[in-house]
Amino acid sequence: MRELRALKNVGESGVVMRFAPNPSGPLHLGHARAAYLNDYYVRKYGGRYVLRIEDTDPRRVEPENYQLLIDDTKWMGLNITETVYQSDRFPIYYEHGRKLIEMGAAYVCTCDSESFKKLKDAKEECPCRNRSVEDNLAMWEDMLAGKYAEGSVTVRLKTDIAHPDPAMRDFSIFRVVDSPHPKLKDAKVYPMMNLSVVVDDHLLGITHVIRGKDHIANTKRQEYIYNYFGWKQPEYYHYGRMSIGDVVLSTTAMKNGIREGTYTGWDDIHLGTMKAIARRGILPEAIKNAMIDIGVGQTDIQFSWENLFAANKELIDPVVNRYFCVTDPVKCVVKNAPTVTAKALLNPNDESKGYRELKFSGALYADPADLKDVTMVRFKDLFNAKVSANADGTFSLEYSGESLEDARKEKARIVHWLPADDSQIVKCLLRAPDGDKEGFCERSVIKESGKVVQFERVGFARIDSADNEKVVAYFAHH
RNA sequence: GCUGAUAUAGUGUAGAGGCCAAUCAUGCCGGCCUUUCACGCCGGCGACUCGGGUUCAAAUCCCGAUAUCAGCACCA
Repeated sequence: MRELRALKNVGESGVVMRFAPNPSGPLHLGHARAAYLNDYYVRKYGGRYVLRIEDTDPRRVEPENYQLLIDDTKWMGLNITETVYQSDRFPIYYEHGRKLIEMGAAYVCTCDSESFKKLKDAKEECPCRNRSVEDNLAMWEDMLAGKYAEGSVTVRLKTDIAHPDPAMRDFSIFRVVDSPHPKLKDAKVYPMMNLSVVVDDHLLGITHVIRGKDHIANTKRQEYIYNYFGWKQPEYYHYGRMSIGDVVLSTTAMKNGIREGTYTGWDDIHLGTMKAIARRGILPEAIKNAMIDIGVGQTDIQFSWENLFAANKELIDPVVNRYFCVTDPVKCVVKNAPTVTAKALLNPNDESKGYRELKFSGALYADPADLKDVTMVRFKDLFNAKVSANADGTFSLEYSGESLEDARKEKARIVHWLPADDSQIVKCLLRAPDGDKEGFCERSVIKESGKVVQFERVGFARIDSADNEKVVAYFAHH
C-alpha cells in the first residue's frame, strides 16, 4: 500500500477528522473515497474519527437510513471513535445563529429567492440587509416560534455583497421548513450546512477535512463564519470528481428502481452501494486499498473497476477455496474410462487446506466451449480424453490415459468438469451484472455459503445462498 | 455570465527546476512455472494537452489557448 502525502499542521495529539454523510440513502462508492481517505490519516497520525450524520434537511431524512449508515460504516471497517447526529444539536446551532445576529453579522431576509438572486447578481444589497439588530432578533424569535411560513424568510450571513465570486455573496445560514423531521418534533428553523458544519467542526475540534471539490466554495464561505467567531479553520483538502461507470449511484434512481422492481433492493448488484459491492464478493479492505491508491488529488478521475478487482484478487486469491463450476454444461459419456476418484486441492497455494474428492463413473459435465475445436482435453485432476464433435452439438469422448505428460505433449487444454452424478453436484446459478449463467457446481460449495470461492477457470464468486437444491453465486471478477 | 480548480501511459498514481530519454500499480502482449485462462517469476508495450516566456537547465515556475470539472440553492 502506498504512502499518502503528509498532512499539514499535524499536532502532537494527532488529528481529528470526520466522515459526514447524510441519511438519504445507503453508502456507496462515492462515499467510500471520503470515508477511507479520512480513515487513512486518522490511522496514520492517531486521534479521533467522528462519524457525523448530517440530517439537517428533513425532506432527505428517512429514519431507516440511520441504521443503514451505521451498518455500512461497520462493514467498511472504519475506525470511527464517536458518532454525532446534527439533529441532536439544534440548540447549539440556534445559539450561534443568535450570536451572529447580535453581532450584526447576520440578518433576517424576507426577500423571495428570485429577487434576492437578481440583486445579488448585480452586487446590490437587499433592503433587509440594513435591518436593525433589534428587529432581526425579534424576527429570529418569531422564526423559532413558528410564525413564519416556509420560504417567506431566511437568515443570511453578511459577507461581501460585491464579492467577485457570486457564490460568496450573503449566503443563507438558516431557513424555515414545514416538513416534519423524524427525529425532531417541533423544529421549524433548520440550519444550512455552512452554519452547522462550521459550528460542529469547531466544537468537535476537527483539525483536518478531506472532502470533494464540490465543497471548495463552501470552504471559502465558511471562512466568514470562522472569522466572525474568531475561530481557527481546519486544514482542508479537496479531491476531484470521480466518475463511476457501469453502476447506479443516484439515490433517486436507486429508490425508483427498487420501488418499480427494476432492482431487488439496496444490494442489487447493478447498484454502486457498499451492500451491492459486498454482495459481489468484494472485501472492504479492497475498496480501502483502491481508494488510498487513488488518493487526494484534485484531478477529475474515472473510477476503475479493473483496479478494484485487482486489489480484491490480491486479498482473496491466496486464501479462497477452489471448486469446479460448469456453466452451460453438456453431458458427456467417456468411452472406455475407468471409474476413478479425482483429488483436487482446495487451494494450490496452501496444501494444508486439503482437497476435495470427485468420483467419476462413466459420465461427466463439461463446458462445450472447452471441447469445441479440440481433439484432446485433460480433465483437471482426472484423465485425458479424445474429443470429437457430433453434428447435433454433443461430443464423443474417449478415455486416453491419465498421463499428464501425454496431455502436455499433445498441448491438450486442462479443463474443469463435474461428475454427472446428482449426489456430488448441485445446480448453480452464477449471477453477474451483465447476465446470469446456469450450470452445476460441486456439492461441497454449499458449505461455503456467504464466502467467496474461486470457480476454477471461471473466476471468483461469492456464494450468496445455498441449499441442497441450488447454489446462487455472484460473480466477482476473474 | 461570474468565480475557482485541474490537465503525466487504456485506468489510477509518483514526480514540488537539474538525479526524468519520467515512478509504481493495474491493463495488454510474450516467455517461464504450474494438473485453473488463478497465483508467482522474467521480459515487453504504453504518457508529461498545446503555444509562448523565465532559466545555463522546466513534467516541474509564469502567461495565454484548449479541454474537463466544481460553485454561484431558503440541498449536503
